Parts: sequence; structure tokens; C-alpha cells
Amino acid sequence: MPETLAPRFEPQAVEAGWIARWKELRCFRPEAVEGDGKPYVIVIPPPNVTGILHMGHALVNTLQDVLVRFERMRGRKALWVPGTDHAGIATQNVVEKVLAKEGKKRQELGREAFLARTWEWKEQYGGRILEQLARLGSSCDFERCRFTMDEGLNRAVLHAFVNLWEKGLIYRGERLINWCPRCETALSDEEAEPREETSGFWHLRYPVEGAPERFVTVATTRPETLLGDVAVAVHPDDERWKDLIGKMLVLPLTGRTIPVIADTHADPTKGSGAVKITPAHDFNDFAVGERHNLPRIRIFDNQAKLNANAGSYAGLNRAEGRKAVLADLEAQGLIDKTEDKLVALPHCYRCDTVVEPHLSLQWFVKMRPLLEPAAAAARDGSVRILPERYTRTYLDWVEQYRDWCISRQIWWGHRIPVWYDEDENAYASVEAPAAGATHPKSGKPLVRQDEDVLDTWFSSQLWPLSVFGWPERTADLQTYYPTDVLVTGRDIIYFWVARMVMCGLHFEGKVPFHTVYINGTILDGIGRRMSKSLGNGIDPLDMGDKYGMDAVRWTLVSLTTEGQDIKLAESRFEGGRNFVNKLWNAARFVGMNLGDGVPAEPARTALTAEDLWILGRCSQTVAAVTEALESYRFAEATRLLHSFAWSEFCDWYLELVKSRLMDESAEANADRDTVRWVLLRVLHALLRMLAPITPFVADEIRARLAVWLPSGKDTVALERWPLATDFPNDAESVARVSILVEMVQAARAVRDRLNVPRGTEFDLHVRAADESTAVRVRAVAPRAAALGRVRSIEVGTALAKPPMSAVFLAAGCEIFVPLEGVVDLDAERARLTKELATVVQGISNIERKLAGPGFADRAPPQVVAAEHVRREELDAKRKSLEANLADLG
RNA sequence: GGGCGUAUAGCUCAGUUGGCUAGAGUGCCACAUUGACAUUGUGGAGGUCACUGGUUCGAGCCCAGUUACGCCCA
Repeated sequence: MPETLAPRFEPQAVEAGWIARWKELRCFRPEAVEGDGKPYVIVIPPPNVTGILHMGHALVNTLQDVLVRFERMRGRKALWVPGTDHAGIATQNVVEKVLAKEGKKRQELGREAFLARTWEWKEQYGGRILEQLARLGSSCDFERCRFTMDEGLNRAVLHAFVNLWEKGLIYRGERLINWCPRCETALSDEEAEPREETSGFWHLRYPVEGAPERFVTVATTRPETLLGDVAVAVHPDDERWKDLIGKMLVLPLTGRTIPVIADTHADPTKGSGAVKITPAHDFNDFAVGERHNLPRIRIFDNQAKLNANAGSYAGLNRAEGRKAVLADLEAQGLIDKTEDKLVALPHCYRCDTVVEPHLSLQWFVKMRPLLEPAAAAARDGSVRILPERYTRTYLDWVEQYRDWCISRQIWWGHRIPVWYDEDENAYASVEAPAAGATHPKSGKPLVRQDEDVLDTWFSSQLWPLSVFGWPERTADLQTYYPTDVLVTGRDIIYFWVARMVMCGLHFEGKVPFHTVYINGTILDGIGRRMSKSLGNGIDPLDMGDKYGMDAVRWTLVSLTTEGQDIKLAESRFEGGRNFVNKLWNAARFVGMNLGDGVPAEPARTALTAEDLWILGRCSQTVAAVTEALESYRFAEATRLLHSFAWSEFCDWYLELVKSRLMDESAEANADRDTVRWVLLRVLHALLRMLAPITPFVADEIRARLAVWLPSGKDTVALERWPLATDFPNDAESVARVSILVEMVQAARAVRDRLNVPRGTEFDLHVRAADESTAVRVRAVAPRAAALGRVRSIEVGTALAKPPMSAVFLAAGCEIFVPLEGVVDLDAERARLTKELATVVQGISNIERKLAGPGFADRAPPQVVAAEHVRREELDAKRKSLEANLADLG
């Protein structure tokens, strides 16, 4: 019974069904893979619980899915662990906004109630991105889904903290850190994102004490911090100021006096050469202050409003403070001049507020001992980063060995597992101390727990360990750690990749993955980052609704070349949709031409040239696609599949077998089954090769044709990846089909280019260079005649060229089309003249090469030989074209 | 200031260790609508491989420099 599919593939009608079916089959668990294959493991870069799926997620997850599905089909016990990240600051901000709508502040609720609210929010909305991930077709093991604040993962974080503390790798201290005055928390260096802006650059005059007519001019982009100045630094060799070193200046607006100090931080070539020093509000100045034992005067509070140290300016925010200070300086004539300057202002990566350097008591990780092994791992290749150039990016960051500020003054997160006695002696412990417990050293009762929580990335760095139950020696940890590949964007190399390598090595002595694949960034059609504020984003789920998720996946994969950024316009998905539909229709054609039952494998001798050709091409495609995926050349895999499925299978094979399938005579019965067998075999291979990229349509087609494509599996995802050796690979048939193609194209070209009147019939005459070519031509002539719609094809080695004929040149033969009374001879002359020019150009290129000094001596012999062969071929073509032109008059 | 990337057809991009007359998708032009598919088919037009110099028998590819754009770090 032939199976008839709808004339168009309707993804919307089948996708949800497959997602449900996969879930029911539990086929994405590693346990679902039969045999004793090695595990193949990927942990997902956990998306933020507050997030919704954007195109970047769609890309990174599709690539992971392609790898996982590919390896699963190759027999590996594939495990892709999904999950989400609690995203401390971002989530807290979201919940605070919800509260604000109710007119409440988190401080009014108190810590416990606020956390309860946040969990509630997480339970309600936090699963959204995982559902979206499933809609993409992601073959994650959703039964192993993890969240960074789950009980087990929470313990992992506490355990890691205590471990590092006990090894002396975590310390607490008062330092200048990046502070977000809106979120009111510390940030790590990586979380303060510099962005270039034009700022004023004010040259301010500070009068010299006792010499009111003399000034030192300092240049600054932050005049309001004058209120916290404690010195002015000049370069020790700068002749302009040398005599003032050690003298005092009168700090305007404050009545304080501050010293002039000598420090190489002052660059004589920049600004005025003298630099105001504000140790409490600038990283460089902080260092200068340390060198010179200067006091630190904090002038901002936690919200970056001027505090009591700012005297009459207290209560103003940064912008107001700047305005007021400048106005007062102006009034006193202390502004020398104002310029514009481009400055890189750090912004909070969660709320975009300008970050303030802020002096406070924070927790830090001492990174050098941890990062040294992480650097070595990248250098010796135990972690391979692709594209390779990013190894440098990784090392650039790692080798700075900057200590990491891990405490955050928020509530949502892993609370620092440290308790203090009344003297502030700290005690770290995974388990909360019992009521009345005492500090093991001081013996005094522990009175309070640290208020801060840990940086979200402190938990993320443990992800490849914690998802498997670390630090417990679970079976999963022992089976699935270390993982294989990490796929992620380059913006996260510092935040996450380097720190995971560091933790993997420190806690388990093994790198967490052997390969990191850095995918490109998705940009809009004109090369800008997609962002909410620009409104230029394209929603992957909308695209899925419109074009089908397979089309979205296919398109993204086809655009992934070696980590290059991807300019994405919506129209790109049309190509994916068209390809998926083409595949669907190929299957539809196959389905319509099937008989009852599965055709038996035909004898080798029953296979025709085109049968052997398509099977051979299938074999080569399997080899090439496998190689492409093994080497992460994603676009190459889609290119190969597209060309095989469309340009060979559909355009030629399906067309070639139509006449065989339509022959309903009794003698043709066996041949029809041969064709059916080949069709099914190639289609099934295609479905399996496509399944990692377009899993929905692959499963849908396979299921619809399940009777004829028995595999013993409920989903292509669990079928075996094809091998090149599954198919015959016959060189002679390739040669035959290529001549066939030439003949058909010759006939078509005559029709289309030479203005052949409709309905006019003509013949082909083929002159073969030798008898073996003639045999080839004869073998495929009937099929060529049918496809090219020509009356008859004459073949011979000594065939005379018919007068007034068009000529086409194929390997080893000339194809003539007698034009007498058929066509426009001028058009044919023009065509031949053009082709002759191309051929002559080719010959002259080769001759130049052959005659070139040293070519014959120095080039490899096979290259030289190939050039000679090529020259002869072109020469034959030239002669034939010239003869034909002469013949046409 | 340092590092990295990109520049190839109208557009978006491939082009692996240097070796055919430089390819694909899309767009464009012409033709085609009775049976897989108009989300289609057939034929065609379209390129100074950014620029300058070098290495080589041979350069889109390697080297040096220049220009333009983009990203990262300081």
C-alpha cells in the first residue's frame, strides 16, 4: 500500500507530538543507548532562570544537540545535562520589580520572606526557558535537569567554599571593588563592563599653600571626587612641578590642604601632568595611596550619593554633585579649561548603572594558585579551545591571576557559610553550626552568619561537577565526569570557562572537558548585536512557528563556520524551510511509489548505473558528513547534505527512475523493486544523517514510512549512524552518470538557449573517443533520451559530425545536436564563441604555467602530468569548437 | 596603547595542508504549470578574491606593509 504524504511538510502539526513522544520514550537518557559505548557528555551552559530563549540560545543549543545526537547515533551513551542558573542579581532585580509594583521593598519583607517570594517566582516562571529548549528539539536528558540552587548543588557550593577557605585560598579584606550603586552590591571585575562615552575633561586649579598666585593644574573626568582628594601626584622627573614636591596645596571647596607627591603614576605627557589622588574612589589612586600611606576619604554612600565627608554637598548624587562642584569652582575661577575626552566607563552587567569604585569589606578568591594549572591545561592541550585563536583570549585573562571578589550584598544566592563569634573570628562550615556552638579556636559562641551571598559564577564554575552530585562520589560523577565538549559564546570565556577548568583541576584533578567550541555571535541583518533596546532581535520560537523548528535549526547550523559571527535576517530561514520541504517531498515521492512490503535487496547485477551512482554518492556523503561533524565543521555538513539530497538525489536520481517506476509491464516488476530498494536505502541514510540537524522531519518521515524502513527503533535518534561501507562505491557508474548528465544538459541547453520552437524534436549524435567510452554512453543513452526529451541518440567512435550542429564537450566524447531547420544559428555561434574564449583562456593559463621557469622540474610529477592531461583536453575542446564554428559559417 | 577578527558575485557567505576555467545560497533575466515539491523545475547573466609589495614553478590561500569595518583587553 503506497503511503501518501501531504504535498507540503507542516511542522506545526507534528513538532509538539514528537516532543511528547521523545519524552515518553525517555530516549535521551544515556541508558537508552544500547550496547556498551563510551559516554559522550555535554553539560549545558545553564541559561539564566529569568531568561527567555533568544537566537543566541537557539544557536548554542542546536550545535550541542547536533553533537549529542550525532554521537548518540554512533553508539556513544550520550548525555546532555540541562539546567538553569539562579542568576543572583538578575533574579533578585526581577522579584524586586514585582514587589515594587505592590509598593513594597525587600527590606520590609525581610530576608526569609523575600527568599520565599523569590522561590515562588522561580517555581512559577523559572521553567519557561527549559520548555523553550525542549521546543527546539533539544535532546537533553530532562530527567537530569539541574538548578544551581538545588539542594545537592547548594551543598557543592558550600563544600567548595569551605575547601578553598581551609586551604587559605579564600580571604576577607577591605579593598576597592566595583560597586553597583543601584543593585547595592559588589561586582567582580568581569561584571563591570566598560563602555566608551564622551565625557568632559576638566583642568582644575589647585592653589599652592602660601603662594596663592601659583596653581597646580590637575585634569580630571570626575571633578566631584575632588571632595575626596588626599594628594596631587606629579612625575618625579617632571621639571614643571619638581620644586613643589612635598609642598601643600589648598584643596578647593573644602578648606583642606593636601600634599604634592612624586609618583610615576603621573604621566607628564597626559593632561596637565599632575594627577589628583582620590584613593577611596579610583583603582589607580588606591594603589598610589598605598605606596604613599595616604588616608582614604570615602565621599559616597552605598547608593553613590555624596555623604557627610562631602560637607555641604552631602545628599547629592554623582551627576548633581558634579554640577554643583563645577559651578562653585567656576565661580572661584579655578577651572582652567574644559575639553572632551573619550572614556571607558564601567557599567553594571545586570542593570547598566555606572559602576563606582567602592571601598568595602569583601570576600576574595586568591586566584594565582588555582589558575596556574588552568593555564597549563590550555597550553599543553589537555583543554583544546576551538577556534584555536581563543586559546590566547583565555590565557590573556587567566594569566593576569587577578583575585576574584566573590561576595555579593544581595539575598538570592548561596549564603556564605561563615559564622562569627563576638570578636569577628570567622568559622567556615558546610553544616550550619548547632545552636550554642562555639568557635573552635576562640571557644566563644558563634553569634551570627555572614550576610553576603556568593557570586553566581562561583556556583556556575562547579556546574560540570555539581550536576553529577559532587562532592559525593556518585555513580554519575564517576561515569560522566569529565565531560567531552563545552559549547558556548566567547563573551563567557573569562566568566565561566576558565573558572570551570580551574575548579575541575582543583577539586577533581581533571579538566572538565577536552574541547571547548566557541560559537559565533548572532548579529542582525546589518551586523549589530541583537538587543532589547534596539528591538532588532529575531525570536527563534516565532521563527519556529513560521518556518518550522527544523528549518530554524538547519539554517543556524548552515551559518556556523569556524566561530564566525552570523549576520541573520529573517529571510534566511526560508532556505531552511525550503530544504526541509524538499526532503519531505522526496519522501512523499518514494512513499507514492512503494509496493506492498519491504523490497528485498536486489542482486548486484540488477543495479543500473544510476542506482550504483546514487549509492556510491551516498557512501561518499556519509564519509564526508561524518568527517565534517567530527571536526566541528557544521556548515560544511549542511552543504554536503543539501547538495546530495537536492542536487543529486532529487534532481537526478528521482528523475532518472521515474520511467522505471512507471513501467507497469510484468518484465519490469523486478526492476521496480530494485528502484524501491535503492530509494528506501538512500532515503533512510539521508534521514539518519539529517536527524541530528532536523530531528522532527526525520522522525516524521521515518514513522510514516516505518513499514518500509524498519529499524527496530521508535526514533531515528536511537538508530545507527550510517557508515560509508554500507553502500557500494562503483567508479564506472559515476563516469556513466556524468556522461548522462552531460547529454541531458546538452539537450536542455539547445532547447533553452537556442530558441528551439516548442514541440520541435531533435536527435543527439555522440562521438566517443574510444570504445570503452562508447560503451558507457550506450549504457545510459535510453535514460538520457527520456530525460532530455530527444528522439534518439546515436553513438559511435567514428561518427561523422553532422553538418550545422551544435556541439557540447564531455569527458571523452563530443555531443552533437543537428540544428538543420531546428534553431537560430546565430545564437549557437555566439554560444560557441563565448565558450571558445573561455577554453582559449584556460589553455593559455596552463601553457604559461607549463612554460614557466622551473615548473616541470620543481612541481610534483603528478601535478605536471595533470596539467598536461588538462591541456590536451582543452586543446581537443578548442579544436572541436573551432571546427564547429567554421562549419556554421 | 595591546590583541584578535573580517574584506571573494547585487546581498549573505564557503573555499581544509598553496595546484582544474574561484563555488554555494539568495536575488536578477528568460522559459516552463497534467502526478513528489511553485516552499518547484530548466537554462542563463553576474567576480580586478580590499590595496601595495614579496616568497614560490605556481598565491584567494603564505610573508611584510596599507586602508576600511568589527570585537576583546588595558
